[in-house]
Amino acid sequence: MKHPTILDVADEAGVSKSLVSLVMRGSDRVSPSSRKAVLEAAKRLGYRPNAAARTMVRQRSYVVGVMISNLHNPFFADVIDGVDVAATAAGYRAILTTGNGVPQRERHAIATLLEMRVDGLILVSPSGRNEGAIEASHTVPTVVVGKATRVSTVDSVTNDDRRGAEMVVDHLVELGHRDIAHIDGGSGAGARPRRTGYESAMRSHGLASHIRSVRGDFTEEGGGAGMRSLLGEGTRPTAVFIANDLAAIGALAVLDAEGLDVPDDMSVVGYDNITLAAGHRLGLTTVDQPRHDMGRMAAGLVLEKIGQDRPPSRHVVLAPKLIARASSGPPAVSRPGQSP
Amino acid sequence: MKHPTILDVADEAGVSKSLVSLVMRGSDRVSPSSRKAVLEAAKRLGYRPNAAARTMVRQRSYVVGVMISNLHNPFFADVIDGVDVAATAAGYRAILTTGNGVPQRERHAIATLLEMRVDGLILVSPSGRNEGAIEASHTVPTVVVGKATRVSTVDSVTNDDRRGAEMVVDHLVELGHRDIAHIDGGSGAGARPRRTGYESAMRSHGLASHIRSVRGDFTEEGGGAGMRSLLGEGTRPTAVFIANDLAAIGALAVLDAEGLDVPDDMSVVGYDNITLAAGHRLGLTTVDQPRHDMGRMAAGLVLEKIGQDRPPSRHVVLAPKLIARASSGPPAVSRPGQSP
DNA sequence: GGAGCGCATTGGAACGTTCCAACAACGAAC
DNA sequence: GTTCGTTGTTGGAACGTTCCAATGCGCTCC
Repeated sequence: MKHPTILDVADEAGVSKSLVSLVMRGSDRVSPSSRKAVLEAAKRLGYRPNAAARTMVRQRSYVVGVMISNLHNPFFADVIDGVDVAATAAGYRAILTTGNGVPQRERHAIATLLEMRVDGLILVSPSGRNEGAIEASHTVPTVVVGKATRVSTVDSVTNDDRRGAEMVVDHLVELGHRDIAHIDGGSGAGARPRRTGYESAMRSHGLASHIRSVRGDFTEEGGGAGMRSLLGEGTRPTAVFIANDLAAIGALAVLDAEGLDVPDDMSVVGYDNITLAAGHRLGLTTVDQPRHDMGRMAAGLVLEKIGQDRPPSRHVVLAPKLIARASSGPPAVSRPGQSP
Repeated sequence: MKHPTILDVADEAGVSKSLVSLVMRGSDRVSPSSRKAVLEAAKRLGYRPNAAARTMVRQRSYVVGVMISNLHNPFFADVIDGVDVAATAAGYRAILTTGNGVPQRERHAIATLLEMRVDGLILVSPSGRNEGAIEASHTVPTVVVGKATRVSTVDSVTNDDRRGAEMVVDHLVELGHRDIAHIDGGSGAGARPRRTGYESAMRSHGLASHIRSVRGDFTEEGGGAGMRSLLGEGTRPTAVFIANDLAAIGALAVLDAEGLDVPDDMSVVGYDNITLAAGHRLGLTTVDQPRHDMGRMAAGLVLEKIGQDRPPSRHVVLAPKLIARASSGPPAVSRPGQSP
């Protein structure tokens, strides 16, 4: 139950600790016979290098830390996968912590990573204000994914949420909708620009008076609750743009329970293009973000900065892409007094 | 960009490093004035304790490591949440790594945690054989979640997969089905007992000749592929039990694309009761596992073992629960020559 | 007024690595 | 036959903490 150290291996193999260290790091300045002896001794003892000790002396951990706000959103799985692939390719390892969308727990999750002296930090859709990222960025290269930041010490990788939201509204207007509501993402990452995009697109289509946002969040429950409050108040919109797919799925369940048809009674559009949105019995119209690439790019940005002194911050903004599926269609009844 | 150490803080506050250490650990044997001076100095310098150094000298990291086979399955998010809650409550922190269902990457993910000297290891649905767990368990308390193990050095927390599968078959038989197929979970954790349970229940209902298993896995794609191959071969079963909900959702999408109605043309039952299964437009009949509790218990088992010498291994098996929803119903046409 | 006590504070050792300068052994070169 | 270089190997220092035994100091008590 006790871990053997490099010294135990050295004794067992009858060489010095330094030589064991060389072998373990794959040096080629070691004679074949010593190498063999060391490797066999290590195997016999079940030796495993101690990362803490290595981190101390090398002043580098070769680990990138990833804080994911919410593991329940399958959107993040692909981002993480991208990070993992890029980090591994560069000889780094990735470890994750999660704060479950609770700002205070997210801070704790970030602190854990920083105390472990990760060489780079990736924050995936952190909720709340940006202090966590800013503070972290003073000691370690930091990149935020999924949430725009203007901070000069923090990198970011996002899609153009505002533009994506506009595309959704354009799409719905093109289908003939005017009464388009929005269930927002609360304080979630990217929720703000999506709402702003919705509002500005509505205005530019001359639909300012139809702007209607209700509060939601990035979860199924949030989407369901948002839909319920939308249905509770006055006239029912003919279409609704929901801040992300997970919430849209929650909202769809509510519509179904109410016996309303999609898209005939209401068109529904989400955001993220999670695979479940495509697989969902009725395909969900949504906006695609290149998740895997976002993860890869985030890792790339962070790794590039490691060891640099005062690197400039970079902000990558990717283009969103509308994916039209069956959940959006023309409104069932066109209103009287309207051009065809 | 360079991290201040406890010595920097000591200089800044005009005290010794030992005193700074005491303050940082919240000792009460420190005078209020020194405490204040130290805390202020630490804040000024942006001091953050170095976990690697602490781990070295304490010979304990106060971290539990969690390896998740596949982040795409929302099932795991709740397990992790349970782990996180229990670990935090006990003064530990949880960090995660993932192997994305690829055995070799899973081994790497486990190695990363072991090198970091986690005090406990939780493997969530590891795929492949159990060597990873067994090897790890020699140096650190290890528990496997979601996959039964007989190994005497490894704890496990599972639900009774076999029993759950039997309940599914019982349910379908009760509805009047005889031609019940199974799309399995391939080499995924728990796939084997679920298939065994399906087969044994079929036999005990006198339906041995109707046993039909096709290969799938625990992903949407796997479920979809399984369903396609099922539809491709001969007579269509009236019901199908799919190894998990994610795969079931993939299968439902295929059925939908083929224009087949659920449950009229085919009843579909999954496993796991992920929230998306409930929210899915058509509620999915499934088997519930107490995910959050499983995570909590796993953390509990591991934490209890820390510091013990040769603790006995424990295997917790929880009872599954059938959740009947709209995706299962009586077969549309009862066969000729059958009792009503 | 000296002994004894309790309390706040301190320096040194230890944890398991990596890095570096130094060393032994040996053959090549003049 | 001394010098030089190369190759393989080595011990000590350092990394940032915690722990422990020891220290100094002010009080109480007789």
